[in-house]
Amino acid sequence: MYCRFGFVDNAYTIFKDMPFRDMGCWNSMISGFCQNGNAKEALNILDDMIMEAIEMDSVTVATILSTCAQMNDILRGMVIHLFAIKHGLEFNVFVSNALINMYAKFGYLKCAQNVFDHMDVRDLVSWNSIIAAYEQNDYPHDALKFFHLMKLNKVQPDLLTLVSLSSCVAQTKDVLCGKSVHGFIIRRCWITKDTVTGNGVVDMYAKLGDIGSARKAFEELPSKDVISWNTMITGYGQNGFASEAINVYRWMKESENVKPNQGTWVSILPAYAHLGALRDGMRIHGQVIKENLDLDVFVGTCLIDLYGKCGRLIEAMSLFYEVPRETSVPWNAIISCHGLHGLGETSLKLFEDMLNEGVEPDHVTFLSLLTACSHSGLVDQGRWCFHAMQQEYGFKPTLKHYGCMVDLFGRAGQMEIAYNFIESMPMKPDASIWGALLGACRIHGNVEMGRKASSRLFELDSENVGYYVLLSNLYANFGRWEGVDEVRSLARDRGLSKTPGWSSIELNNRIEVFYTGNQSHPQSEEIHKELAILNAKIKGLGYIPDFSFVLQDVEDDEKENILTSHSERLAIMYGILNTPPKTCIRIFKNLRVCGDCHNVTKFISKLTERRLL
DNA sequence: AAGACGAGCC
Repeated sequence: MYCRFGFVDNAYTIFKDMPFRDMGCWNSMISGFCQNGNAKEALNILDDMIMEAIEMDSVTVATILSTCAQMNDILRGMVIHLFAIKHGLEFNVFVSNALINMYAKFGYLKCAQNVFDHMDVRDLVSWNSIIAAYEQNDYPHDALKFFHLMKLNKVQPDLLTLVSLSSCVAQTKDVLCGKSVHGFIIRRCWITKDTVTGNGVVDMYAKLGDIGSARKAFEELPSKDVISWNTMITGYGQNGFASEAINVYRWMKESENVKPNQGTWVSILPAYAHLGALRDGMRIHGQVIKENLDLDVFVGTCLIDLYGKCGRLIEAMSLFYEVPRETSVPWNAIISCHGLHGLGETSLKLFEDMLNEGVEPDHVTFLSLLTACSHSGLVDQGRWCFHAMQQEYGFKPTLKHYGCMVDLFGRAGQMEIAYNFIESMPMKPDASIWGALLGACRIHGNVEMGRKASSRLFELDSENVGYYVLLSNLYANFGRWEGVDEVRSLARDRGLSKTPGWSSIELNNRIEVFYTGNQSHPQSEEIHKELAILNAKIKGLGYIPDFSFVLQDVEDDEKENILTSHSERLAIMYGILNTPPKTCIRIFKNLRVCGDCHNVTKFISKLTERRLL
């Protein structure tokens, strides 16, 4: 009874004073410790039990197996499995189920499957366990196969089955299937009964990219726990709605019966990093230190990413050296943020350190390295990485890796090589691959190759406006306005409109977002007026507007107007008007900064003696 | 007797 209410210590005091203990006592003491997350104590009790020469029964074995799973103790788990075989307990339903769960947690799917195959009686837990085993190891199709087998065997699914199922559906990206899973749950009224199931539905919709349905399911949850909130925040973040994620977090803070936890920090920090909200992120950092979570690998990696993305590489580095770095993840973060800021050499150096410390790189490590190389023009080093990942580490390159390579060659101006590289790919190139080539054509002004790339692109992904914009930009650079018109009307016919560019700036603890040509800001008039004055001043310093970045066929003075109202300039001027002289201004944006703005920024920086980041 | 959410790259 004490165990059930979480008073394990009380239970233990009584237990110790008992003159005679039957099997039930031992077992409930062990499982008591285990369920309260105190696996070590549970194993100590087991040792006492062995000391008193009492044999484990099936319940003990099952409990200990789940303890081993919790503690990642593979060796002990296998010893217990041997013990179970020796004592004929292997095919006991409890023991078999526990074995399946344990092996699944270690990723030993073959062992789990083997246990499952040899059971002669299978209960609901057995089916749930084998389904979860495949689902959690990223084999959703196999998991679904067992779900169908389960139905054929006339076993009725329960809440847990559906939780696994919703995760499978999310992994297979099967939107229709998602609706059936949701429908099934609604028919059984499980949403009202159990928060876990509802959370699963919210997460499923978010992972399917249907953030509207996710939000709806979230709002309809009869009770929201901390995981419901974390799921919703992450869902927005991963679908690119960082400010929505922040809004949900604010809403969460207003609700009284929920307290943010480590998972909350891990969901909100990437949203701040995405917007470059350094100060907001730093506030979380402070909170995290108070809670002693700053050395947690998950939180630590998010902080490294935050500081790194915001250009604070020194802070990112010192954090990096404080968090445990036995896994590739924090390494990937620190490698990629150096790459992001054009410090490819440092990224490569860090990779070397990683290998020297005996940390195994994964496919993300190579993605980070390849992007680092392509941003720094390190073509040979990029080739080397691509080669090493296959030859030395046995990774099969994914489409993303191929995309990085195309980007690497393309940015370096090696268009033919990039094209031939695509042609030699063992899989069908997707839109992102041709998109990378088209992007490079835009940079290097290669119209012919650009046409080739875009014709393939429009076949593959006729919905993505970005590609139409790129091609029309390419034509515009060469003054081929008929080409521009053609692309524009093509996009219009398909009902597409352009993603608006935005820039953000943080001021007085608020994030202010500006859109191109934005007139709705309260200070808008002043901003435009000051920008015109500033424009005149920097011309005096030798600035010449580069109209090749204007993509409309209009007169030159109109072109200049268009350039002057780019979102980053509005944000910069807002910053100049509202901060003391010479303070550093930090701008964040969603699209790449245009070449003319980049140039202007340098002049403004000189003129106002401010650092612009 | 088991179980939900959450990072890094794009």
